[in-house]
Amino acid sequence: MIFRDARSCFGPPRSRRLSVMSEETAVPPVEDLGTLLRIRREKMEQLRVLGVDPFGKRFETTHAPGALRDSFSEGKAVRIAGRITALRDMGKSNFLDLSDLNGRIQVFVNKGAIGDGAWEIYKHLDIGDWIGIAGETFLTKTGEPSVKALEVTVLSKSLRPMPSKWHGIVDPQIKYRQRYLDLIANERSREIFKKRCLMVAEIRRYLQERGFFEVETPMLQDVPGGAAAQPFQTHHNALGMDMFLRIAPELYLKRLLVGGFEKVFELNRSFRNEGISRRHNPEFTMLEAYWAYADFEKMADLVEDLVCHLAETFCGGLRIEHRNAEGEVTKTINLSRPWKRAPYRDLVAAAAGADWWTLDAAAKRTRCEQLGVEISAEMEEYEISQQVFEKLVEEKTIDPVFVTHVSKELVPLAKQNAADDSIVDVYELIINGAEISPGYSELNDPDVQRRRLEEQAGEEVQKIDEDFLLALEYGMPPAGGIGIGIDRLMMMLTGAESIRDVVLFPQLKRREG
RNA sequence: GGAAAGGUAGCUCAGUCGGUAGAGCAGUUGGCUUUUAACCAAUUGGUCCUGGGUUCGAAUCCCAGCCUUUCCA
Repeated sequence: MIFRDARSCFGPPRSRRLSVMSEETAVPPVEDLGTLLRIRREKMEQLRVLGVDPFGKRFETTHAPGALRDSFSEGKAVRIAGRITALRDMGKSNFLDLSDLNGRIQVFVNKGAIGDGAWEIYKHLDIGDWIGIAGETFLTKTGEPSVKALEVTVLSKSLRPMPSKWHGIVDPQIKYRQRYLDLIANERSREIFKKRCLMVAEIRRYLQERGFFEVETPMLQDVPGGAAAQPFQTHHNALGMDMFLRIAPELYLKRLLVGGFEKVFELNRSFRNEGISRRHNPEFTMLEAYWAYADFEKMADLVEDLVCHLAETFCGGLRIEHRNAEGEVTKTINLSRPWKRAPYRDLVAAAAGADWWTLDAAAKRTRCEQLGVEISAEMEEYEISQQVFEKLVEEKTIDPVFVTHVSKELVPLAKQNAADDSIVDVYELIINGAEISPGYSELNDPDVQRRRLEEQAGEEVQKIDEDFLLALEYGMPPAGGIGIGIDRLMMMLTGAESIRDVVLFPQLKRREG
């Protein structure tokens, strides 16, 4: 009975689906297509005439193309599958490159070896088609590891031409709107996204190994909390209520601390309805982890260890080199431990003058003018300092720095410092000029938490998550918490200049027409 | 939201002073049974982002719009 409504998973009701399918299967009139497309469709039809299904079926393999080339030995019977990425036609002998995500291997196709019937089918293949090869490994006279084809199986006909074989795809519109073409054409993109998959899996494994439970909390929320950001609004029809996509999972993860989950994490999407830039995508991936009885310094140790572990495992060490299109090193990030830890106020004072924190608001404004830091008239005093921090400290920080003890106004969910209640026990980890990870000693006093949220919310009282405050009244253990911006971490570790280069399908404007 | 740069063949890009729309690769045809950016010969392919305007004539100059990138907010 669980699957009673499963039909909804597969799309609209049946009658409508049929009409949709008939539209999908309708072949566009050939004369409306360009020559390149028409010729490929004709080859597809000719394959059918020869009794071959151009879209294939299950094919058992013994090896993968890239792996076979990496650990090659002669005289082995193999079955491999992949996409044709290059074709060198010598008449009755052809050489083609068969590729997978990890590499390529050369296939030698000879008319005499596969027979006239198979050769006739083979002649209808193009770069971009998926094929299976049964054959035997050998070295050519130039020493190239190769597979001599004995059987060729058509797995899928490609009806459109592939991108340039050595320039790849550079048009950002194609790169981002048709990521599959970017992945086909650009090895660098393949490597970045493979690395991202492996690193995300390793982050999960790392935390699970240390006793953290991965949980899933609501992305559809009644009150969007846990951060200061504009949410996406939506509506639940059956409940007749407006809802929001979460801007952070924090308040739900803390409910789990109340419920007795002492080590939890969530690694998934949050959504912020704000500007799109080199560093911002409206949906982004964040890790949040909470550890009962820990504090922000213990969390800093954890993050430092985790990031170094990822760098050593996947980036060849703790020196991360960023390169430009020409392959020249433009920046080197040194992750050597221990990472610097310094109070926010010391760093601001070092950048803006030792007397910064003794200045009044007017004097701070004057100093900003002298330092070339732009500020607006309506900024509060703590916001002026924050602006100085962002422009003169954050943007100039390449190697990791844990910035500790920021002003309490900036972080309403963190515990105030025991000795100075104007600051909070937190860190902001800065690497590569960007905030990678915040960490707190979590505020667990329900009354203080209410005041701090009310101060932040101002008149917008409806923004306060009463159910979260109720949960705190039942008792939340003291805990350390972290967030890690996974996309920005990936940029730092892979050398990507834009978040769009580490997000498979970044948000772009809808193309009209 | 503001500023700058860009949009030309399937891909990567030229296009001079406003005067017939170009190259490489891909494709097609022919040749070639060990090539690997294969090679040789021939050849097809264009909404020059869109819409106005100036002009005898616009890819090119002007205006508006769309999309992208970068910087700023």
